[in-house]
Amino acid sequence: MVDAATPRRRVRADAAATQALLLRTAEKLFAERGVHAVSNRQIAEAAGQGSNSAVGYHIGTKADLVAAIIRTHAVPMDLYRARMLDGVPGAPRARIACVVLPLTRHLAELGTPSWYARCSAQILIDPVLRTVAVRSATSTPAMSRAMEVLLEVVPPAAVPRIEMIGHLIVHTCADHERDLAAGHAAPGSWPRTGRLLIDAIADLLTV
Amino acid sequence: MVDAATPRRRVRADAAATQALLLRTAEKLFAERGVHAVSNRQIAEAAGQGSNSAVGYHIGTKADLVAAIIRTHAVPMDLYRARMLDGVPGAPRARIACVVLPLTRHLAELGTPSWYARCSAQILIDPVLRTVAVRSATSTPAMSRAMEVLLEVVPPAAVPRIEMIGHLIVHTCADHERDLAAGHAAPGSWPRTGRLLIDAIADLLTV
DNA sequence: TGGAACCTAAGTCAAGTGACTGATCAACAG
DNA sequence: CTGTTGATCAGTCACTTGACTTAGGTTCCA
Repeated sequence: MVDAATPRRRVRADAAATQALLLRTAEKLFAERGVHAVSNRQIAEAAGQGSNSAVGYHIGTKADLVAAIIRTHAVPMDLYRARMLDGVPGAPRARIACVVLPLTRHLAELGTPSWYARCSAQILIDPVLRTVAVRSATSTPAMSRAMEVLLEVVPPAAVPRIEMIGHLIVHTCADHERDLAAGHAAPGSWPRTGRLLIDAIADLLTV
Repeated sequence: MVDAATPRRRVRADAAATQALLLRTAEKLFAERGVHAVSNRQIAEAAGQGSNSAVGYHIGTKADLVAAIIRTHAVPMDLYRARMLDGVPGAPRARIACVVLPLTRHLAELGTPSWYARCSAQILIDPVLRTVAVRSATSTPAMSRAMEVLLEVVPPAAVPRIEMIGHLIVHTCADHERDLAAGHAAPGSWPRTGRLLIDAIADLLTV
């Protein structure tokens, strides 16, 4: 039996690197062609893997792949979100910012072109993958805390609009990412998109 | 040569009915499983067609199929939209209504369950199909006139938010359609969704 | 140094897919 | 009545896909 406390470092590192490469490649292809329009073979091939079953070996099914992509990005966003939530002031805009800025900031850090916004927009639309994604992303501790904190300052009349802000954020970011990739938007404009979203959501939730 | 003015009525009628059946079946399967997750064979089979190439014969490729679905629904919506635009008052809400209500009313007329809202949401997200759909729907005469008329009453500061309202409408309707299909929303609640959207967009566009 | 554990390559296989083909059948014009 | 046209059926074919198997090569502990 292998001692779990002393893992093979080098091998494990190579495997982790290959897995990360496959995830990045998949994300790119998903954003460009659509999640279901890309096969695991195409991902492996685009990632320069000789084997046609590299995705199956390192990750698993397409649902596992999607969950892994979502989780990868959720980790740094949640860290930032948790930091923002500590001692967040009572102003609605500050609480809305805890929902919006972790995403726009993360997308800015990914550089141009990025694919995560378009990729996640597609995943959240898919009838079967949306459940996988929601489980991996929306239900993180920081995200549910952020929604809880936000709800405290939303007037009852605006509660039916809560469902709208998710769509607003995800698809506005996907649009902006597409514009950036096509050269139709200026580099470094993610903060502006973040402010645009915060302003819009603030006007939407304060009836 | 066949006289084009005296077509075979019965045969043509049967073909049109089959085509409509295929379109309805495709719409349902697309909404339930995702556009790319459904093959033309599955559509033909679900529509009770003996041939595996019924879709290819009656409609064409998947892009043609999507365009046909969009066009089918765009016709009645555009008729209603054009009627609403005639003598529309200057109030922003009335002009917003010309964008929102033709869709919610059309969805109400489709009955429960309907699939068009979820289907079009998926189509508009797909990187390749979105261009097909936008050409078939957004660029209808009544729709471009409605957007033109709406822009007249949108303050310059709110112009960057124009892009948001499309996402808001499409995905809110898709959500509501899903809720209706799952029994989580009351039948006959489309008008309420329409009002909810008009109110939200009005608050969004009047800064 | 030897051997176990693991990553990668390469090939195989059944199932499913789009495109194509010819056969069958009903409707209609001449 | 008869030949043509068009809708439907049924089958074929090359290709892709996910899953599986086998072999080769590298790392690292004992």
